[in-house]
Amino acid sequence: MGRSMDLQKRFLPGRLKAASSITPVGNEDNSSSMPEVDQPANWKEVLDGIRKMRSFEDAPVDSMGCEKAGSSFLQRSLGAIQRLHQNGMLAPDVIENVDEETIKKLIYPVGFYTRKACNMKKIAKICLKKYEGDIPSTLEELLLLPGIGPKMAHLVMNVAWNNVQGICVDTHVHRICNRLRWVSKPVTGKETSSPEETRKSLQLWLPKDEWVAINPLLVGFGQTVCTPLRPRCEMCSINHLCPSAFKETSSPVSRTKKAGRVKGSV
DNA sequence: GTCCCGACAC
DNA sequence: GTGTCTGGAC
Repeated sequence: MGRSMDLQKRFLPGRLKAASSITPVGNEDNSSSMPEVDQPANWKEVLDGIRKMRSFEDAPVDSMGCEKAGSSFLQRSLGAIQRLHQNGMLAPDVIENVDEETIKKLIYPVGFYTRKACNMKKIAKICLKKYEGDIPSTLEELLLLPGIGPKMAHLVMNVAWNNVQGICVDTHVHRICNRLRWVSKPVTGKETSSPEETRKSLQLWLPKDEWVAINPLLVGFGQTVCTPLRPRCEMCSINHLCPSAFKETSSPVSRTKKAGRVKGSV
């Protein structure tokens, strides 16, 4: 139906090109004016270094084990979307009528499938009722959808609407920006404690023309090199610019400190 | 056994 | 801020 076509077109490159004339609204135009706070030293060099590392990674497909590539969260997610697509389930009217168990089975590999299947049905219903089968086009309306938080709302604004309201900060962007000391709490200067805090701090100085690119860049980097548990600092080309390099390489025993654990026996 | 992607209830 | 939802990687 026409409705499903509209929704799918939303994510096609052609549409992005057509929508590229839309001027980003929101803050001032960062490309010409000075940032409100000092930019971290060498931030451009750091970003360039990460870009280079990412381009090496993408070159030969066989440089990365197939098992590993196939088991990544991204691969599983893409697989799930493909299966949804093949079953016509990117259209709200189809999603609304299909059995929830069917959706669960299709998205199973991505995890949290019970709640996601439930939210998919709720969102499909809302999109049909309030948005003529399309998705909301403002940040505020996206955030009202069940299961859609700041990370996903900004991602949709960036990718689907080409209307940059903010940076899409996920756990990788959050972690890496703190390791680089690119973000901090306003008064104390300590590291930020949530992705939302990171987003606000990062937006104070990062030029707006990097706001969209930073997410895929740091996500890829965070999955392969700057991993949450044991970052591969030895193979990182910008370790000489990172204040956290080689400081988290020991066994992650400290993370298991969960309140004493003084259970008498055992 | 421990940690993990993000949203949300508590 | 912390637990919960998930199966899987380590």
